Amino acid sequence: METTHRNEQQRSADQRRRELLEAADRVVLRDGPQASMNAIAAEAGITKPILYRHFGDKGGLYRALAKRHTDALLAALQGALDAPADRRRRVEATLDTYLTAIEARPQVYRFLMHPSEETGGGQQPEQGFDTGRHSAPVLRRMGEELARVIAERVDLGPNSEVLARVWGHGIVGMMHAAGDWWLGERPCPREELVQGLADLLWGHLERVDDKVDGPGF
Amino acid sequence: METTHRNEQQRSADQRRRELLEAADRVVLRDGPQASMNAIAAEAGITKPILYRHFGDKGGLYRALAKRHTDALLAALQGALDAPADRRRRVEATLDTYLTAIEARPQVYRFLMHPSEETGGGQQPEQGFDTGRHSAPVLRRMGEELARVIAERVDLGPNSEVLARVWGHGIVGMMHAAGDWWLGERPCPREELVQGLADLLWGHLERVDDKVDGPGF
DNA sequence: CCCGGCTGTTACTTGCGGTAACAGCAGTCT
DNA sequence: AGACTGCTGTTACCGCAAGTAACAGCCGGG
Repeated sequence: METTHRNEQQRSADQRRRELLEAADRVVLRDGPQASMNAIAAEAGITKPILYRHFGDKGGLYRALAKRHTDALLAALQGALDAPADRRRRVEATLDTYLTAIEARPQVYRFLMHPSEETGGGQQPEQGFDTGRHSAPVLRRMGEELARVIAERVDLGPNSEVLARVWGHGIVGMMHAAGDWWLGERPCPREELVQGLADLLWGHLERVDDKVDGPGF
Repeated sequence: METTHRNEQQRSADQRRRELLEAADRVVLRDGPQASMNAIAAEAGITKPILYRHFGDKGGLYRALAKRHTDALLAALQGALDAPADRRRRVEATLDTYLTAIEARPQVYRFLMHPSEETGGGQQPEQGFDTGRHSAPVLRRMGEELARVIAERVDLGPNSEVLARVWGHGIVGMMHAAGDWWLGERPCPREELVQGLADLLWGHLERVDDKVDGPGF
Protein backbone atom coordinates (compact mmCIF):
# COMPACT_ATOMS: atom_id res chain seq x y z
CA MET A 1 0.00 0.00 0.00
CA GLU A 2 1.38 3.34 -0.92
CA THR A 3 0.08 5.42 1.95
CA THR A 4 1.60 3.05 4.49
CA HIS A 5 4.88 3.30 2.73
CA ARG A 6 4.62 7.04 2.69
CA ASN A 7 3.79 7.29 6.36
CA GLU A 8 6.56 4.96 7.41
CA GLN A 9 9.08 6.92 5.44
CA GLN A 10 7.68 10.16 6.72
CA ARG A 11 7.81 9.00 10.29
CA SER A 12 11.32 7.76 9.86
CA ALA A 13 12.39 11.00 8.26
CA ASP A 14 10.87 13.03 11.05
CA GLN A 15 12.50 10.87 13.65
CA ARG A 16 15.84 11.18 11.90
CA ARG A 17 15.39 14.91 11.80
CA ARG A 18 14.79 14.96 15.51
CA GLU A 19 17.89 12.90 16.14
CA LEU A 20 19.93 15.25 14.00
CA LEU A 21 18.51 18.25 15.83
CA GLU A 22 19.47 16.76 19.16
CA ALA A 23 23.00 16.10 17.99
CA ALA A 24 23.19 19.63 16.64
CA ASP A 25 21.90 20.88 19.95
CA ARG A 26 24.69 19.17 21.84
CA VAL A 27 27.35 20.60 19.57
CA VAL A 28 25.93 24.10 19.45
CA LEU A 29 25.57 24.19 23.22
CA ARG A 30 29.15 23.05 23.55
CA ASP A 31 30.84 25.07 20.81
CA GLY A 32 28.59 28.10 20.53
CA PRO A 33 26.96 29.39 17.35
CA GLN A 34 30.15 28.98 15.33
CA ALA A 35 29.88 25.20 15.55
CA SER A 36 30.77 23.82 12.13
CA MET A 37 28.52 21.66 10.03
CA ASN A 38 31.26 19.06 9.95
CA ALA A 39 31.33 18.92 13.73
CA ILE A 40 27.56 18.57 13.93
CA ALA A 41 27.56 15.85 11.30
CA ALA A 42 30.32 14.02 13.14
CA GLU A 43 28.40 14.25 16.41
CA ALA A 44 25.41 12.73 14.66
CA GLY A 45 27.64 10.00 13.26
CA ILE A 46 27.13 10.97 9.63
CA THR A 47 28.52 13.41 7.08
CA LYS A 48 27.63 16.86 5.84
CA PRO A 49 25.41 16.33 2.78
CA ILE A 50 22.76 14.62 4.89
CA LEU A 51 22.45 17.65 7.08
CA TYR A 52 22.00 19.76 3.98
CA ARG A 53 19.33 17.46 2.65
CA HIS A 54 17.39 17.83 5.87
CA PHE A 55 17.84 21.50 6.61
CA GLY A 56 18.81 23.17 3.36
CA ASP A 57 21.62 25.27 4.74
CA LYS A 58 23.19 26.23 8.02
CA GLY A 59 20.62 28.92 8.62
CA GLY A 60 17.86 26.37 8.23
CA LEU A 61 19.37 24.12 10.84
CA TYR A 62 19.82 27.05 13.18
CA ARG A 63 16.28 28.19 12.64
CA ALA A 64 14.92 24.72 13.36
CA LEU A 65 17.04 24.55 16.48
CA ALA A 66 16.05 28.00 17.64
CA LYS A 67 12.37 27.32 17.13
CA ARG A 68 12.38 24.46 19.59
CA HIS A 69 13.95 26.47 22.35
CA THR A 70 11.93 29.55 21.56
CA ASP A 71 8.69 27.64 21.76
CA ALA A 72 9.66 26.20 25.12
CA LEU A 73 10.58 29.58 26.54
CA LEU A 74 7.43 31.21 25.25
CA ALA A 75 5.27 28.50 26.75
CA ALA A 76 6.88 29.05 30.15
CA LEU A 77 6.29 32.79 29.91
CA GLN A 78 2.69 32.29 28.88
CA GLY A 79 2.21 30.26 32.01
CA ALA A 80 3.53 33.02 34.24
CA LEU A 81 1.51 35.63 32.38
CA ASP A 82 -1.71 33.68 32.81
CA ALA A 83 -1.23 32.68 36.43
CA PRO A 84 -4.06 33.59 38.82
CA ALA A 85 -2.66 36.49 40.82
CA ASP A 86 -2.79 40.27 40.90
CA ARG A 87 -1.09 42.33 38.24
CA ARG A 88 2.07 43.17 40.13
CA ARG A 89 2.62 39.55 41.08
CA ARG A 90 2.18 38.44 37.51
CA VAL A 91 4.70 40.98 36.31
CA GLU A 92 7.18 39.74 38.87
CA ALA A 93 6.48 36.13 38.03
CA THR A 94 7.03 36.74 34.34
CA LEU A 95 10.31 38.53 34.92
CA ASP A 96 11.39 35.80 37.29
CA THR A 97 10.48 33.06 34.84
CA TYR A 98 12.55 34.64 32.12
CA LEU A 99 15.54 35.29 34.34
CA THR A 100 15.40 31.81 35.83
CA ALA A 101 15.39 30.33 32.36
CA ILE A 102 18.39 32.23 31.10
CA GLU A 103 20.23 31.62 34.34
CA ALA A 104 19.63 27.90 34.18
CA ARG A 105 20.81 27.45 30.60
CA PRO A 106 23.02 30.33 29.56
CA GLN A 107 24.30 28.48 26.53
CA VAL A 108 20.81 28.13 25.15
CA TYR A 109 20.19 31.76 25.89
CA ARG A 110 23.35 32.83 24.13
CA PHE A 111 22.47 30.77 21.12
CA LEU A 112 18.95 32.13 20.87
CA MET A 113 20.00 35.74 21.07
CA HIS A 114 22.78 35.44 18.54
CA PRO A 115 21.39 33.91 15.35
CA SER A 116 24.01 35.75 13.28
CA GLU A 117 22.43 34.98 9.96
CA GLU A 118 25.64 34.73 7.98
CA THR A 119 25.59 34.12 4.27
CA GLY A 120 29.14 32.82 4.05
CA GLY A 121 29.21 30.39 1.18
CA GLY A 122 29.03 30.38 -2.57
CA GLN A 123 26.46 33.09 -3.30
CA GLN A 124 25.06 36.28 -1.82
CA PRO A 125 21.25 35.92 -1.80
CA GLU A 126 19.85 39.31 -0.99
CA GLN A 127 21.51 42.42 0.27
CA GLY A 128 19.21 45.37 -0.08
CA PHE A 129 18.53 47.64 2.90
CA ASP A 130 17.36 44.98 5.27
CA THR A 131 16.79 47.37 8.10
CA GLY A 132 16.04 45.81 11.44
CA ARG A 133 16.26 42.27 10.19
CA HIS A 134 19.02 41.37 12.59
CA SER A 135 17.22 41.31 15.89
CA ALA A 136 16.77 37.89 17.43
CA PRO A 137 13.43 36.37 16.48
CA VAL A 138 12.85 35.29 20.05
CA LEU A 139 12.68 38.87 21.16
CA ARG A 140 10.30 39.76 18.37
CA ARG A 141 8.01 36.89 19.20
CA MET A 142 8.10 37.69 22.89
CA GLY A 143 7.36 41.32 22.18
CA GLU A 144 4.42 40.52 19.94
CA GLU A 145 3.07 38.02 22.45
CA LEU A 146 3.26 40.49 25.28
CA ALA A 147 1.68 43.14 23.08
CA ARG A 148 -1.23 40.81 22.43
CA VAL A 149 -1.71 40.20 26.14
CA ILE A 150 -1.53 43.89 26.96
CA ALA A 151 -3.90 44.84 24.16
CA GLU A 152 -6.51 42.34 25.22
CA ARG A 153 -6.34 43.03 28.93
CA VAL A 154 -5.91 46.74 29.47
CA ASP A 155 -7.41 49.87 28.05
CA LEU A 156 -4.79 52.11 26.50
CA GLY A 157 -7.17 54.62 25.02
CA PRO A 158 -7.04 55.69 21.37
CA ASN A 159 -4.45 54.05 19.17
CA SER A 160 -4.14 51.27 21.70
CA GLU A 161 -3.26 48.82 18.93
CA VAL A 162 0.09 50.42 18.25
CA LEU A 163 0.67 51.54 21.81
CA ALA A 164 0.35 48.00 23.12
CA ARG A 165 3.01 46.86 20.71
CA VAL A 166 5.30 49.72 21.69
CA TRP A 167 4.98 48.68 25.29
CA GLY A 168 5.28 44.98 24.50
CA HIS A 169 8.54 45.34 22.64
CA GLY A 170 9.80 47.96 25.07
CA ILE A 171 9.18 45.82 28.14
CA VAL A 172 10.68 42.75 26.53
CA GLY A 173 13.73 44.76 25.56
CA MET A 174 14.11 46.03 29.07
CA MET A 175 13.92 42.52 30.46
CA HIS A 176 16.37 41.25 27.90
CA ALA A 177 18.99 43.95 28.30
CA ALA A 178 18.88 43.92 32.07
CA GLY A 179 18.99 40.13 32.08
CA ASP A 180 21.94 40.07 29.74
CA TRP A 181 23.89 42.50 31.85
CA TRP A 182 22.97 40.71 35.05
CA LEU A 183 23.95 37.33 33.66
CA GLY A 184 27.36 38.65 32.72
CA GLU A 185 28.19 40.47 35.94
CA ARG A 186 25.95 38.92 38.58
CA PRO A 187 25.84 42.12 40.57
CA CYS A 188 22.94 41.03 42.74
CA PRO A 189 20.66 38.08 43.48
CA ARG A 190 17.87 37.42 41.04
CA GLU A 191 15.13 38.50 43.37
CA GLU A 192 16.63 41.93 43.69
CA LEU A 193 16.78 42.36 39.94
CA VAL A 194 13.17 41.27 39.61
CA GLN A 195 12.09 43.83 42.17
CA GLY A 196 14.16 46.58 40.58
CA LEU A 197 12.68 46.00 37.15
CA ALA A 198 9.16 45.64 38.47
CA ASP A 199 9.62 48.92 40.30
CA LEU A 200 10.83 50.58 37.15
CA LEU A 201 7.77 49.34 35.31
CA TRP A 202 5.71 50.45 38.24
CA GLY A 203 6.49 54.05 37.61
CA HIS A 204 9.04 54.81 40.26
CA LEU A 205 10.91 56.87 37.73
CA GLU A 206 8.28 59.51 38.04
CA ARG A 207 8.27 59.53 41.80
CA VAL A 208 11.90 59.20 42.82
CA ASP A 209 13.19 62.37 44.45
CA ASP A 210 15.94 64.48 43.03
CA LYS A 211 19.09 64.43 45.04
CA VAL A 212 19.51 67.60 47.05
CA ASP A 213 22.50 68.74 45.02
CA GLY A 214 23.07 68.51 41.30
CA PRO A 215 20.90 69.47 38.33
CA GLY A 216 18.24 66.90 39.03
CA PHE A 217 16.92 64.25 36.74
CA MET B 1 66.62 63.95 15.20
CA GLU B 2 65.03 60.79 16.33
CA THR B 3 61.95 62.20 17.98
CA THR B 4 61.06 64.14 14.87
CA HIS B 5 61.42 61.01 12.84
CA ARG B 6 59.28 59.14 15.31
CA ASN B 7 56.59 61.78 15.38
CA GLU B 8 56.43 62.08 11.66
CA GLN B 9 56.07 58.37 11.30
CA GLN B 10 53.57 58.23 14.10
CA ARG B 11 51.49 61.00 12.60
CA SER B 12 51.64 59.41 9.21
CA ALA B 13 50.66 56.04 10.65
CA ASP B 14 47.70 57.56 12.47
CA GLN B 15 46.59 59.38 9.39
CA ARG B 16 46.87 56.21 7.34
CA ARG B 17 44.85 54.42 9.97
CA ARG B 18 42.14 57.01 9.72
CA GLU B 19 42.06 56.70 5.95
CA LEU B 20 41.79 52.95 6.22
CA LEU B 21 38.98 53.28 8.73
CA GLU B 22 37.07 55.55 6.41
CA ALA B 23 37.44 53.15 3.53
CA ALA B 24 36.33 50.31 5.77
CA ASP B 25 33.40 52.41 6.85
CA ARG B 26 32.24 52.87 3.28
CA VAL B 27 32.45 49.15 2.53
CA VAL B 28 30.82 48.04 5.77
CA LEU B 29 28.00 50.49 5.34
CA ARG B 30 27.49 49.22 1.80
CA ASP B 31 27.96 45.47 2.28
CA GLY B 32 27.00 44.98 5.90
CA PRO B 33 29.08 43.28 8.57
CA GLN B 34 30.06 40.41 6.29
CA ALA B 35 32.18 42.71 4.16
CA SER B 36 35.37 40.88 3.32
CA MET B 37 38.81 42.06 4.21
CA ASN B 38 39.71 41.84 0.55
CA ALA B 39 36.89 44.20 -0.36
CA ILE B 40 37.89 46.67 2.33
CA ALA B 41 41.50 46.55 1.24
CA ALA B 42 40.47 47.09 -2.38
CA GLU B 43 38.34 50.07 -1.41
CA ALA B 44 41.34 51.54 0.36
CA GLY B 45 43.44 50.88 -2.73
CA ILE B 46 45.77 48.43 -1.02
CA THR B 47 45.93 44.73 -0.09
CA LYS B 48 45.06 42.63 2.91
CA PRO B 49 48.30 42.32 4.91
CA ILE B 50 48.38 46.06 5.50
CA LEU B 51 44.99 45.93 7.14
CA TYR B 52 46.22 43.15 9.36
CA ARG B 53 49.30 45.12 10.31
CA HIS B 54 47.14 48.02 11.39
CA PHE B 55 44.28 46.23 13.10
CA GLY B 56 45.51 42.77 14.00
CA ASP B 57 42.50 40.87 12.83
CA LYS B 58 39.02 41.47 11.52
CA GLY B 59 37.64 41.88 14.99
CA GLY B 60 40.16 44.60 15.67
CA LEU B 61 39.10 46.53 12.63
CA TYR B 62 35.46 46.16 13.56
CA ARG B 63 36.12 47.29 17.09
CA ALA B 64 37.98 50.36 15.90
CA LEU B 65 35.15 51.13 13.51
CA ALA B 66 32.48 50.60 16.13
CA LYS B 67 34.24 52.78 18.64
CA ARG B 68 34.06 55.81 16.37
CA HIS B 69 30.34 55.51 15.82
CA THR B 70 29.66 54.58 19.41
CA ASP B 71 31.51 57.61 20.69
CA ALA B 72 29.54 59.85 18.37
CA LEU B 73 26.21 58.40 19.43
CA LEU B 74 27.07 58.59 23.11
CA ALA B 75 28.09 62.21 22.78
CA ALA B 76 24.74 63.07 21.21
CA LEU B 77 22.90 61.27 23.99
CA GLN B 78 24.94 63.04 26.63
CA GLY B 79 23.86 66.31 25.13
CA ALA B 80 20.19 65.44 25.36
CA LEU B 81 20.60 64.11 28.87
CA ASP B 82 22.29 67.29 30.06
CA ALA B 83 19.97 69.76 28.35
CA PRO B 84 18.38 72.39 30.57
CA ALA B 85 14.75 71.27 30.88
CA ASP B 86 12.53 69.38 33.26
CA ARG B 87 12.92 65.67 33.75
CA ARG B 88 10.14 64.52 31.46
CA ARG B 89 11.39 66.72 28.63
CA ARG B 90 14.89 65.36 29.01
CA VAL B 91 13.63 61.81 28.89
CA GLU B 92 11.73 62.59 25.71
CA ALA B 93 14.70 64.41 24.22
CA THR B 94 17.00 61.48 24.92
CA LEU B 95 14.63 58.96 23.39
CA ASP B 96 14.15 61.21 20.41
CA THR B 97 17.87 61.71 19.93
CA TYR B 98 18.47 57.98 19.87
CA LEU B 99 15.59 57.25 17.53
CA THR B 100 16.53 60.07 15.20
CA ALA B 101 20.07 58.74 15.01
CA ILE B 102 19.09 55.20 14.13
CA GLU B 103 16.50 56.44 11.70
CA ALA B 104 18.97 58.67 9.91
CA ARG B 105 21.64 56.02 9.48
CA PRO B 106 20.15 52.54 9.71
CA GLN B 107 23.24 50.93 8.23
CA VAL B 108 25.42 52.31 10.99
CA TYR B 109 22.87 51.18 13.51
CA ARG B 110 22.75 47.69 12.10
CA PHE B 111 26.51 47.46 12.14
CA LEU B 112 26.83 48.65 15.71
CA MET B 113 24.27 46.23 17.05
CA HIS B 114 25.61 43.23 15.21
CA PRO B 115 29.33 42.92 15.90
CA SER B 116 29.10 39.14 15.42
CA GLU B 117 32.50 38.43 16.87
CA GLU B 118 33.30 35.51 14.63
CA THR B 119 36.55 33.64 15.05
CA GLY B 120 36.54 32.20 11.55
CA GLY B 121 40.12 31.59 10.62
CA GLY B 122 42.98 29.36 11.64
CA GLN B 123 42.55 28.93 15.40
CA GLN B 124 39.98 28.91 18.16
CA PRO B 125 41.22 31.31 20.85
CA GLU B 126 39.04 30.86 23.89
CA GLN B 127 35.82 28.99 24.30
CA GLY B 128 34.97 28.64 27.97
CA PHE B 129 31.56 29.68 29.25
CA ASP B 130 31.60 33.21 27.97
CA THR B 131 28.16 34.03 29.22
CA GLY B 132 26.81 37.38 28.21
CA ARG B 133 29.78 38.33 26.10
CA HIS B 134 27.73 38.69 22.96
CA SER B 135 25.71 41.78 23.68
CA ALA B 136 26.65 44.81 21.61
CA PRO B 137 29.15 46.96 23.44
CA VAL B 138 27.21 50.08 22.48
CA LEU B 139 24.31 48.95 24.59
CA ARG B 140 26.54 48.18 27.53
CA ARG B 141 28.20 51.55 27.35
CA MET B 142 24.88 53.35 27.01
CA GLY B 143 23.50 51.40 29.95
CA GLU B 144 26.46 52.19 32.15
CA GLU B 145 26.37 55.83 31.15
CA LEU B 146 22.71 56.17 31.93
CA ALA B 147 23.24 54.35 35.21
CA ARG B 148 25.89 56.88 36.13
CA VAL B 149 23.55 59.75 35.36
CA ILE B 150 20.72 58.20 37.33
CA ALA B 151 22.92 57.39 40.30
CA GLU B 152 24.29 60.90 40.53
CA ARG B 153 21.01 62.69 40.06
CA VAL B 154 18.29 60.83 41.91
CA ASP B 155 17.96 59.17 45.26
CA LEU B 156 17.10 55.50 44.96
CA GLY B 157 17.40 54.67 48.62
CA PRO B 158 19.54 51.80 49.92
CA ASN B 159 21.50 49.78 47.38
CA SER B 160 21.10 52.62 44.92
CA GLU B 161 24.40 51.72 43.32
CA VAL B 162 23.11 48.47 41.88
CA LEU B 163 19.58 49.71 41.38
CA ALA B 164 20.74 52.57 39.19
CA ARG B 165 22.53 50.13 36.94
CA VAL B 166 19.50 47.88 36.76
CA TRP B 167 17.45 50.82 35.62
CA GLY B 168 20.13 52.12 33.29
CA HIS B 169 20.47 48.87 31.39
CA GLY B 170 16.74 48.24 31.54
CA ILE B 171 15.82 51.60 30.07
CA VAL B 172 18.46 51.37 27.37
CA GLY B 173 17.21 47.91 26.47
CA MET B 174 13.66 49.17 26.25
CA MET B 175 14.71 51.97 23.97
CA HIS B 176 16.78 49.65 21.83
CA ALA B 177 14.19 46.93 21.39
CA ALA B 178 11.36 49.32 20.69
CA GLY B 179 13.54 51.26 18.29
CA ASP B 180 14.58 48.14 16.48
CA TRP B 181 11.02 46.98 16.03
CA TRP B 182 9.89 50.43 14.99
CA LEU B 183 12.69 50.81 12.48
CA GLY B 184 11.70 47.54 10.86
CA GLU B 185 7.96 48.04 10.66
CA ARG B 186 7.48 51.78 10.91
CA PRO B 187 4.08 51.38 12.54
CA CYS B 188 3.84 55.01 13.64
CA PRO B 189 5.63 58.36 13.45
CA ARG B 190 8.60 58.85 15.67
CA GLU B 191 6.92 61.32 17.96
CA GLU B 192 4.25 58.82 18.85
CA LEU B 193 6.83 56.21 19.75
CA VAL B 194 8.68 58.70 21.91
CA GLN B 195 5.50 59.55 23.79
CA GLY B 196 4.56 55.91 24.21
CA LEU B 197 7.92 54.98 25.68
CA ALA B 198 8.06 58.04 27.88
CA ASP B 199 4.59 57.17 29.16
CA LEU B 200 5.71 53.63 29.90
CA LEU B 201 8.67 54.97 31.84
CA TRP B 202 6.34 57.38 33.52
CA GLY B 203 4.50 54.63 35.25
CA HIS B 204 1.34 54.37 33.25
CA LEU B 205 1.54 50.62 33.57
CA GLU B 206 0.46 50.97 37.15
CA ARG B 207 -2.41 53.27 36.40
CA VAL B 208 -3.97 51.93 33.22
CA ASP B 209 -7.41 50.53 33.81
CA ASP B 210 -8.32 46.92 33.30
CA LYS B 211 -10.70 46.33 30.46
CA VAL B 212 -14.20 45.68 31.69
CA ASP B 213 -14.14 42.06 30.52
CA GLY B 214 -11.32 39.55 30.68
CA PRO B 215 -9.02 38.48 33.52
CA GLY B 216 -7.33 41.84 33.84
CA PHE B 217 -3.65 42.61 33.66
C1' DC C 1 77.25 53.28 3.00
C1' DC C 2 74.44 50.42 4.92
C1' DC C 3 71.02 49.60 8.46
C1' DG C 4 66.28 49.78 10.74
C1' DG C 5 61.74 50.42 10.10
C1' DC C 6 58.21 51.62 7.49
C1' DT C 7 55.25 50.76 3.01
C1' DG C 8 53.60 47.63 0.02
C1' DT C 9 53.36 43.26 -2.75
C1' DT C 10 52.41 38.07 -4.39
C1' DA C 11 51.51 33.61 -3.14
C1' DC C 12 50.31 30.46 0.11
C1' DT C 13 47.76 27.60 3.94
C1' DT C 14 43.78 26.33 6.48
C1' DG C 15 39.13 25.72 7.22
C1' DC C 16 34.30 26.16 6.25
C1' DG C 17 29.86 26.30 3.63
C1' DG C 18 27.90 24.05 0.00
C1' DT C 19 27.46 20.78 -4.00
C1' DA C 20 28.20 17.15 -7.48
C1' DA C 21 28.41 12.39 -8.46
C1' DC C 22 28.08 8.10 -7.12
C1' DA C 23 26.55 3.66 -4.41
C1' DG C 24 23.45 0.71 -1.63
C1' DC C 25 18.95 -0.62 0.03
C1' DA C 26 14.16 -0.76 0.84
C1' DG C 27 9.44 -1.31 -1.25
C1' DT C 28 6.26 -0.79 -5.49
C1' DC C 29 4.39 -1.27 -10.04
C1' DT C 30 3.97 -4.00 -14.36
C1' DA D 1 11.53 -11.40 -12.16
C1' DG D 2 13.16 -6.86 -13.23
C1' DA D 3 12.84 -1.72 -13.90
C1' DC D 4 11.56 2.39 -11.08
C1' DT D 5 11.36 5.43 -7.00
C1' DG D 6 13.01 7.46 -3.11
C1' DC D 7 15.40 7.32 0.58
C1' DT D 8 20.14 6.48 3.10
C1' DG D 9 24.76 7.38 3.01
C1' DT D 10 29.50 8.14 0.96
C1' DT D 11 34.02 10.58 -1.19
C1' DA D 12 35.75 14.24 -3.52
C1' DC D 13 35.51 18.47 -5.04
C1' DC D 14 34.66 24.00 -5.71
C1' DG D 15 34.78 28.70 -4.13
C1' DC D 16 35.77 31.89 -0.84
C1' DA D 17 37.37 34.27 3.14
C1' DA D 18 40.66 34.80 7.17
C1' DG D 19 45.15 35.03 8.17
C1' DT D 20 50.38 34.47 7.22
C1' DA D 21 55.05 34.01 5.24
C1' DA D 22 58.46 35.87 2.40
C1' DC D 23 60.07 39.08 -0.32
C1' DA D 24 60.83 44.07 -2.50
C1' DG D 25 61.32 49.14 -2.38
C1' DC D 26 61.89 53.62 0.02
C1' DC D 27 63.82 56.93 3.23
C1' DG D 28 65.99 59.10 7.20
C1' DG D 29 69.93 58.60 10.48
C1' DG D 30 74.26 56.44 12.40
